Amino acid sequence: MPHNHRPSGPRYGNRPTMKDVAARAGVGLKTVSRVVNGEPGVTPETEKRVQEAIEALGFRRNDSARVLRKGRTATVGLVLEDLADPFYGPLNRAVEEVARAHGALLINGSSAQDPDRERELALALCARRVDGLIVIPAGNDHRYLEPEMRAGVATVFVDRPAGGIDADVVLSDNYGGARGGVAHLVAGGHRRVGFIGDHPRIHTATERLRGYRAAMAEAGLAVAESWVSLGSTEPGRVAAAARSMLAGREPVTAVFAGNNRVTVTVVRVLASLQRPVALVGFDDFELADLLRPGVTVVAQDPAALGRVATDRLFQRLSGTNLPPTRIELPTRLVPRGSGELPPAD
Amino acid sequence: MPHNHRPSGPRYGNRPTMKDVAARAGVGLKTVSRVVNGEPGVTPETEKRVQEAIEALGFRRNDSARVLRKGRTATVGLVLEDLADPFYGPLNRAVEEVARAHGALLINGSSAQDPDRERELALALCARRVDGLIVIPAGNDHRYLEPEMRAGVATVFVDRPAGGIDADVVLSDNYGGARGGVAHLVAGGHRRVGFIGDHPRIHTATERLRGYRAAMAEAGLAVAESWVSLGSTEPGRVAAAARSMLAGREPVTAVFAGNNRVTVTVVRVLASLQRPVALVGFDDFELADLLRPGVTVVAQDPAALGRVATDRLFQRLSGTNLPPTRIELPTRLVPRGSGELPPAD
DNA sequence: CTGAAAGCGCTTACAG
DNA sequence: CTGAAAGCGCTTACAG
Repeated sequence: MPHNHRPSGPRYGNRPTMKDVAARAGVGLKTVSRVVNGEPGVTPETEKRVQEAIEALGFRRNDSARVLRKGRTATVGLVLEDLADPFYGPLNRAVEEVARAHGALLINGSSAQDPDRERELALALCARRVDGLIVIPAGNDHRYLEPEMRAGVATVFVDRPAGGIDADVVLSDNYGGARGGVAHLVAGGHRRVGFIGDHPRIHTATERLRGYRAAMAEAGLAVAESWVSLGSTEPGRVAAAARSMLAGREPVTAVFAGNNRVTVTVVRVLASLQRPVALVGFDDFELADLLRPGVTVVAQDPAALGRVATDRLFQRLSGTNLPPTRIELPTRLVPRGSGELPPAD
Repeated sequence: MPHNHRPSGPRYGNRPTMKDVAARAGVGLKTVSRVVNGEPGVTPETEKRVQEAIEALGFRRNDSARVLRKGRTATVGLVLEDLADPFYGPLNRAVEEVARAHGALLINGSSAQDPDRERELALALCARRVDGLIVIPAGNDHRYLEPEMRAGVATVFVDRPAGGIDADVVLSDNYGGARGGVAHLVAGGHRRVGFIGDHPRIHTATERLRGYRAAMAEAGLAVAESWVSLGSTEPGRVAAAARSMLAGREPVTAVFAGNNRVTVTVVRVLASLQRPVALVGFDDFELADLLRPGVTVVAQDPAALGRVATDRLFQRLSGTNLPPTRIELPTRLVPRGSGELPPAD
């Protein structure tokens, strides 16, 4: 004997379902489904009756149920560092636009640079069965995503490669960009150039440092270790590092800033100085051209990173079975004044 | 006779389900459910068997199915103007953090200031059955959301009130902020103050204009209509408007900029000028203090807007049945130099 | 402590 | 052109 059940769950507020629409229109469930989905094979007359019932009841298809049956959620997940960071705004928007072109919505969230939070968020997105996942890594070990990827979650990493697994990655030419930026300072006559960058566990930080060292070496310039400082991008830390390499017996005459947060802090420090110090920063930022002097930067294209990564994601979703690829986008040196200041020697 | 069906759908790649885990562990479906959800009433021994099966199969609960049965998706939808606009970054992040504290994920998207796209996106989110919706209006008519709200979608508007319906709204004191900013310029000796704002169909634009007019009137100053310009925030339009009111027989000696995009363009125009012109902008922005002169602004707190709105949303979701409320957050005048320049007369 | 049955709201695969 | 049945992968409401 079946139990004498009665519907009890919240039923999403108290929404009408296709069943309700069918009852009101006096048709079968499948006919409602046809009308709702614009499938052919319904008399104009029947369709009208169904449409009226839909209007009268305020029916809206529950995509959450649809998804369960169809097996694809038409949703893309994006894990980035911080939704509030202006660097990720254009990337975020680019991912949205490509997803939208494919009829997909975007669920995103911040890792806050915390590997555990990255993992937690990425796995929550997998539990929601996003079709694809775009991850800007906070951690260095992404083996936790292996089962998900094997189960069919298309995954593309952006800005930094995945750790411990082989996966698509889209990033900027960090090494080449930094090398070019430092070479630009050297070409301007600087022989003592400082480098202030992000924490060494972050891939982009070490790549840019590598570019710095390469440019110095190629110019036959020695690097005093007091000119190099990696660590948190917290303003206090960066300001102290800048002041330290600008003081002493062999002060730097130019600074290469490893990312936009560092650059901004260095600009503040330099503004408080007597002598002019040259500056080139990695990453462009709004108003860089309005400062005096304008800030010379090695610009990435964050929107392109997002666009290329999401294109790749949908390629994977459509069944392309290429080996994991590393796509590197070029950077661009934008001279605006600060990088063209001569050494104050 | 039942049809001889065979599972055929994509089954989310080829993921194991609770049924698979149950079979492997030799237990019932419900026992797996208990273990997965940490419910009591399972022998340590049984639990271990289930855990092993979970590991072996790489099982991850399908929250998408769970949601269908539970009736709540633990998802919040956010419709804003542009994910790439730095103004919305902190708001976006604040919404995320509050949602996260309630165990909910965030689906967001850009309206691109297009009312149709706002509607399309908001309704797509409703179809996904987000528990709540936060909308920064692009359009002026939100009656399309009435059935959804009646059906139980908690909805809070931010930055601008909803059109045509009665709903919660959280916004800044646009009128008071603008009035205070203009009064500040007047107190500095200015008698001819210009106003450049966003399109008049945008609520914040007209409110700020109202504040401007009030401050001028209170100072007994007449407003020449050539000093007022509302329209797109596209740089070309704004620059032309600025140049126009700075030329002529009765040029303004100060400009009040209606939002951050306008402010930035005005700064560029003023930088190309011979004489100093005072400027106060609505909205704070990064590096405003680093420009010369620093840019005086009427600052909103975008993160607070997001936080207060999302708190309200979850209050609604927990059953509070208060009438729709308008919550107005104060603004703050931040003097940095540009607003303290005396008239060049 | 454990599990079989029914159901969440749709779509799929059929049959008429 | 139309619709009844089964099923997507879970949870609910029971019974043992």
